[in-house]
Amino acid sequence: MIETFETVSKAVADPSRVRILKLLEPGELCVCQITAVLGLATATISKHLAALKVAGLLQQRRDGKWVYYRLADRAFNPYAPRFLAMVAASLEDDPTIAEDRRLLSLVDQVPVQVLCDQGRAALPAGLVSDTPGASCCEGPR
Amino acid sequence: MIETFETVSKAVADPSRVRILKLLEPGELCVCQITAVLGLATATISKHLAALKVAGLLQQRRDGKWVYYRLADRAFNPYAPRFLAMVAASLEDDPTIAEDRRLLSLVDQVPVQVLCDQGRAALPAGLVSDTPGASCCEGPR
DNA sequence: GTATCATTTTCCTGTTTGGCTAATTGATGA
DNA sequence: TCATCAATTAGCCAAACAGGAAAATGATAC
Repeated sequence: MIETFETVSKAVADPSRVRILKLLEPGELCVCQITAVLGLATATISKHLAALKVAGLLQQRRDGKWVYYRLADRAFNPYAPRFLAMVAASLEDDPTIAEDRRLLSLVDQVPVQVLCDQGRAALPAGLVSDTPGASCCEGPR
Repeated sequence: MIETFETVSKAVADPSRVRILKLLEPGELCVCQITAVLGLATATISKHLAALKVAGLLQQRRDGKWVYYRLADRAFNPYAPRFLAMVAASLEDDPTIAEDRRLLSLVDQVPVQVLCDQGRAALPAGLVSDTPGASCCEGPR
């Protein structure tokens, strides 16, 4: 149905959400890891994750205090796999995505414990620019 | 780049624009034909067409007083073909799309001349519901 | 139980967007 | 040259949306 298609396409039609999808390609991440990379408020990330989940693009798993998200493998939205494949095939050479991946490699070195406590401050100084949102959010949207 | 991706995905993330894309799959149509099928104001359609064109999804051709639009075959936006393919592979069984196609078959019987003059009134009575926008636009957006 | 803490939800703000009508554009044809 | 007419642009409004701060959840650990 066209509403179902609309839900997924709207979910994908936002740069922050696309960045999240690209970030999750290698495997699952908890909310505070995603937050550290994207540099947005936790509440904002949480809302984006909810939108992606409703669209059938993500699945959720709780482990103790942390909630892990991953790309959906089982699709209740028939269009979700197509969109996931398209995103996976896109933006491989995008600078914002590259920077997100670089940050992720730093984030991966820090125990979740510490990361949730300190956020970006837990990352080695000098390797993280202060401006949140990396290079994606300049100028008018 | 992620902005380019965003432009296309936003263009696709609207039901009226998806309906236009599906409508153009068989071949080009002029603005007043599209308007007659969708049942929206001409200005609205024109704006949608502009958005799709900017996204690299459509191309334009002028013939006398009429402007014909068709799916883009030459892509200045690298993501456009992927999205077009995805849309083409989707919604084949959607009732709104089916109704649009039925209306299109009626529209195709009427000379563009007459159609631009009279709009939906040029179509055989009884085969067109009064409610514009078919079944796509119910409820809150 | 109770405090802690990651995540979610609620509420607010400024911006974007889809729709309309009215005005403008630009090509046609008398 | 001027009237006509399809299409576009401008201007407006209400709804939707991305973002943040603050309150609410809900699981853990003491």
